[in-house]
Amino acid sequence: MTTNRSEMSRLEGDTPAQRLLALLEVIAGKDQFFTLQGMVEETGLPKPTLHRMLQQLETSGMLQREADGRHYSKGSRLRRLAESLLLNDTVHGARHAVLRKLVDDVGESCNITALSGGEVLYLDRVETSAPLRFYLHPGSRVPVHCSASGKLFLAQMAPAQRRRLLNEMSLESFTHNTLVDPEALEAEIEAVGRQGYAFDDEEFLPGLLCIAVLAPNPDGPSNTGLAIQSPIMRMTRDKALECLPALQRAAEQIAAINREALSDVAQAAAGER
Amino acid sequence: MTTNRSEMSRLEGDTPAQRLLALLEVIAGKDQFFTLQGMVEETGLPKPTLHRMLQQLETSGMLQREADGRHYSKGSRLRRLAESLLLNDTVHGARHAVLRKLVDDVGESCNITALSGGEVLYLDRVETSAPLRFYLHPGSRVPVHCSASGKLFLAQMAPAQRRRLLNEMSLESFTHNTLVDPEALEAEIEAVGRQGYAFDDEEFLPGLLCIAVLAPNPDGPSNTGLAIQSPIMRMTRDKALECLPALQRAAEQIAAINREALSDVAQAAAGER
DNA sequence: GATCAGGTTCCAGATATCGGAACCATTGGT
DNA sequence: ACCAATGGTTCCGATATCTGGAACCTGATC
Repeated sequence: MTTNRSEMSRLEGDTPAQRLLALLEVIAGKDQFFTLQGMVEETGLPKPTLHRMLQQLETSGMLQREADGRHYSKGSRLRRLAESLLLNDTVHGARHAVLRKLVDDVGESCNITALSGGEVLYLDRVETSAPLRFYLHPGSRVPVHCSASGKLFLAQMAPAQRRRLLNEMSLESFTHNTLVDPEALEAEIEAVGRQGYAFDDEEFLPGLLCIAVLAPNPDGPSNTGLAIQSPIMRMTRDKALECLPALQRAAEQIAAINREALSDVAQAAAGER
Repeated sequence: MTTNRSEMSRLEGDTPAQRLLALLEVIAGKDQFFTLQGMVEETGLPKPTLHRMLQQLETSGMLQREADGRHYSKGSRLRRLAESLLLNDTVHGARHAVLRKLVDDVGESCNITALSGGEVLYLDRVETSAPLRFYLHPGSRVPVHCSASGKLFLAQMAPAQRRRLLNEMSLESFTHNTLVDPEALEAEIEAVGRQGYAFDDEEFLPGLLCIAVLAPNPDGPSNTGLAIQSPIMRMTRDKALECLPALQRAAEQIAAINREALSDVAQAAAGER
């Protein structure tokens, strides 16, 4: 069980900071003490590198070492960080509640998306309780041209911007329904922009039908999409359209949450001294 | 009052990695969207530096930006990190020992909880040996409005925060005791805040009575709840109140551990062996 | 006291950061 | 339409950090 790094562990990023974060994630998953050597095997990083990183984390109080000097565990500062992170996230909490309610109403899995780096990013997701479902977890990404919310994001862009983005990316085909012809896509986007909602009719995953809207933002483009996703076994375009009102209602609620969270007044007094 | 960094913000470290961590801590405390400029003022770091850092966090999926491009918020990866951190920090430590001792003292199942995404997350749990008991495992979640520790978390929030959370969250009714009326809940929360402890009197599960306190945190709000849960067969409010001193003592010990008071840790660990 | 499995230190190159200054892009005011 | 002003973004040379192979400790074990 030596260091077969080549394929066993691509767990790192490409800048020191990102590598550090990746390391933190590995550490976060550890329930018990861990050692330098263990980390070397798990991450594939060279020993001195890892040693330095752990040392930094230790002197920051993020980690602590046992008396024997070779076992690390999470430090109090790290815990505090995690607690603070979760404690101050009412925006997410409120959005999540809306999402849950929507799932309850329509009986299918739903998710909140954003445009990030030219791709659609899943921010949050609530699964339906129905047994048959697709598994797509928060944090994963999907191309814009073959997702319902992606097309909405595209539709609200300035034409030049959109063209620039689409030029960069090849319109990869995932299913026989994927729109790979630029003109067909442009026409679809135009229609989507007019309607205010968009479908993804098995354009990304076979058997998956989605309908999406944006959380309306009167002051400009929106970066919050809301989508229903379900297997075609249970869903058709027509049935999806019946869910549209509920979807739009939820989108409006999320927009309200976003609007409120924009008030810039710092209430950061918590961490004063 | 521009960047008077010299004394206003010593919030940074002396190596890039440590500065990044410090930045994360500032971000963790933000409950709403924040901007580059805001961070500049708060941390005293130069704008380009901060810009680069935020950019890295964004491309890592730790943060994300709104459509206007100037408002950041916490990303799903960051949330996952925080949850993973807390969820996997239970078994080995002295906290577990404290929990076990408490269960021993009061004879009922106890658990440690945290707020996450507007819900109460069970971090750790020790079961009583009594044959009749409820089954609730670590990692599961419960709504805030009908759990003892949830009400405590709500009580320590800033009013705006609480409102944001409760507004969108339908106060689902689980039993005839669940507080579904916003005003009744608000009154209860006010009382809970005053008392420093909270009941859940069959508000979530029929037949289940809980009493909870928070692990006190002098520097701000706490994200660690400690609760006793027992079937009403064996428990009443009055009997629960008799356990309150033991509960508070345990909470104080856990706070001490969180604070990294090694002497107490040693003590707690001693009772463990 | 030889061996070994870690942990630690060295150090020269490769790389990322740093931050002042200049550059854009949107406001908002007149 | 024009001109600030505010805030985000990009440049880039100087600098500090990171990198990781190799050598060096250290305490266990036989």
